[in-house]
Amino acid sequence: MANIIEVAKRAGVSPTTVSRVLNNSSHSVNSETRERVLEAVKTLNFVPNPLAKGLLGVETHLIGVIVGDASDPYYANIVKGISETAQNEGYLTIICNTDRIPEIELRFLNALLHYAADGIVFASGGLNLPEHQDQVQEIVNSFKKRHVPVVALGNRNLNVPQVSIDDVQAAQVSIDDVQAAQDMTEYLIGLGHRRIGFILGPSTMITSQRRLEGYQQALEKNQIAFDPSLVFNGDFTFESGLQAASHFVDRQPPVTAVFASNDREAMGCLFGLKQKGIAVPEQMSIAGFDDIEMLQYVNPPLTTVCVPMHEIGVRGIMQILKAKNSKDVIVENIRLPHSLVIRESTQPPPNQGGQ
Amino acid sequence: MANIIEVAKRAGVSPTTVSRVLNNSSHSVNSETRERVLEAVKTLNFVPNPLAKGLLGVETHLIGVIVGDASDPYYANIVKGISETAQNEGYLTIICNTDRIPEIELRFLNALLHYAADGIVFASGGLNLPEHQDQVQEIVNSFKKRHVPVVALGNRNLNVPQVSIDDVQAAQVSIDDVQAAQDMTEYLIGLGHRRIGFILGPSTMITSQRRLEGYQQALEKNQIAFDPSLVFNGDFTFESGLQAASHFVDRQPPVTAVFASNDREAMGCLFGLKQKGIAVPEQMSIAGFDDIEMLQYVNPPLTTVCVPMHEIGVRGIMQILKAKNSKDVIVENIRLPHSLVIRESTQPPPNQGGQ
DNA sequence: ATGAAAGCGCTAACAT
DNA sequence: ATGTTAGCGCTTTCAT
Repeated sequence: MANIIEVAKRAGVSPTTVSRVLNNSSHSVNSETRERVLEAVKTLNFVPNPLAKGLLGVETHLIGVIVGDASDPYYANIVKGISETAQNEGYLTIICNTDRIPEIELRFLNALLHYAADGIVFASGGLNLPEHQDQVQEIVNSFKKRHVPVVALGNRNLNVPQVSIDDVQAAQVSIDDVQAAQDMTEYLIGLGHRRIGFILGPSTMITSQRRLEGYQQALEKNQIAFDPSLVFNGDFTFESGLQAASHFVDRQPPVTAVFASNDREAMGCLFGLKQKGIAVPEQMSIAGFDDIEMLQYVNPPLTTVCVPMHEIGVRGIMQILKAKNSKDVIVENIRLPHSLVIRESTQPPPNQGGQ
Repeated sequence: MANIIEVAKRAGVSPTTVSRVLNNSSHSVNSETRERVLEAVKTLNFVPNPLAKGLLGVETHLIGVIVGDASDPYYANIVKGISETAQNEGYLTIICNTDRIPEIELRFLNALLHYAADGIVFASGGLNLPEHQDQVQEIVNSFKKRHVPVVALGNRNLNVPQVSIDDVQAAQVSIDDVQAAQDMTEYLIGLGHRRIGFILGPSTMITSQRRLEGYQQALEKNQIAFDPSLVFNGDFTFESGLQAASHFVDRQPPVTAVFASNDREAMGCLFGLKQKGIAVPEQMSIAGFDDIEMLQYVNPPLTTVCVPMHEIGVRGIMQILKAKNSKDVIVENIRLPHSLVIRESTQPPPNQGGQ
């Protein structure tokens, strides 16, 4: 691999000149010289070593994306929005899959810090682990000191108000989870449901709590007593939805609808119910959350909350770019609109009036 | 961020000593000194700069994974196998999503080259573009020169025999696509189908051609004439499957089964058929390829070829690790076994005997 | 308009 | 057992 010195020699100039040509430096360089340099670059197939650049604190045009599980369609969509947009702007995004393991997240963050990433996107919802959070906070601080923009997608606990003036803040892009969960719950209540099961997300995630909150608020608003036995502790997986189905079936008084915190849980519940011979939506309604693509293709197509995942990714990366350009620390909180997607998995309860 | 010099000062030693302690160098260092260094490292929260290390050609414990579309469940599963295994071995994998754009792939490859990745995994099937292939080949050569192991998953055209002694070779891990496609086609033929539609994958991918080959061989073996009008040019997307459905419906003589090159096409076809009121499998059978998880949950559950995606990822990364340890260039071709998963989307044609 | 030299953080070769 | 020095490839002063 050629280095800048070889290029310089071949062009009969100094490395400095090569550097100037390649970085469109403000220093003017003779157009003839420039030609020779460019030619040498081409023939030697020279690509500047970003490692060396990074060591000097120069832009790397690399953006790190931290994600818990990139194979989860939810994140996959967000990540797609991120990479597409970044690419259009000339940035390369490297996806760091933490498998939701705090230690791995930290390792990646450290790597990105040292590799002089030009920006960091937390695509995963935050892990709600105080000690870990502190460590992340610290690294984010380091980024901040280097003026590397950080943005958190979904509801990540990065910009909790702190006392210190060194307060770490990150721009956020998310939907209003509480409101969205409330909307869906109210829709179900409006349909006539009174006994509505809720499948919770993993307790370590902030989003889970928010969605539960919305569910509770809707009940309260409609004077329906909150029954803790109707909340099943899921973990955003298909399997937990399957288990939830067992939990909700044959309850007395009967549960007539289930609201899952994400679509995979909803799908699991749907299949669990089917296995038990419960007709959806005739005997029980099911609603999900996120609106991943495949929901349309199951039978019946699932009602869900549409989260603009792709858009979240796009706006996230735009925040990074904006921050880079303005050279300011931007701490903007963007709330994107959500909507209900009513499909065939929800209808009024079997015997109108409930109970 | 602390650097090695600060640590050295604080411990009252030279940077070299710090380096030796941190890298478990064979150089012996006084256990007392070691303690002091370790303490300084801890208090200063020192993490060695991998950029600087990389510049010196030292191991980075970073492995680059090149993938066309990480949100595709097929790749997602492979990538998962890769990251899990790599993590257990102390390696960090960075996912480079090319969106199947050759230029992006090249950019990533260059970045990885310079960032001194310790290994490269091509998780995508190869792009069959000669000029691009040459450029990739060249970069792979550079990796080889640096003794950075490269492995290609699926059927990537990286180790085409070449004349030069500098012959670029990469280990491969894949299934036998030709045989697998042949197996499925023969299964359909065995069921009594004679007019079997085939949905092709994108023409730029080698895997597509292989699977078509298998389909053709099965026909030939069973003395069924190959009818080009029964091959629909898909591109591995749901939409192309949808279009294929329109293509195959109402043909004379009727098509009684469709074999899609991947599961998403199969799903698209299934839904297209449903929309047109064609019963699956009663009027038409459908078979897919890959065995992505969601196939089980559609109605009817789809028959498909099971590709051990996770295992492919695991074995791929193991090749990398093996090559690193043996310090040899390993060019092993691993063929993993496939199998047919018979579900409910296939059955004998409506009027036995066909035609 | 161009170049020489210093230095980013680290490690390996070479002292001591 | 420990330290000194040089240098990885690049950019950035500071000359010329």
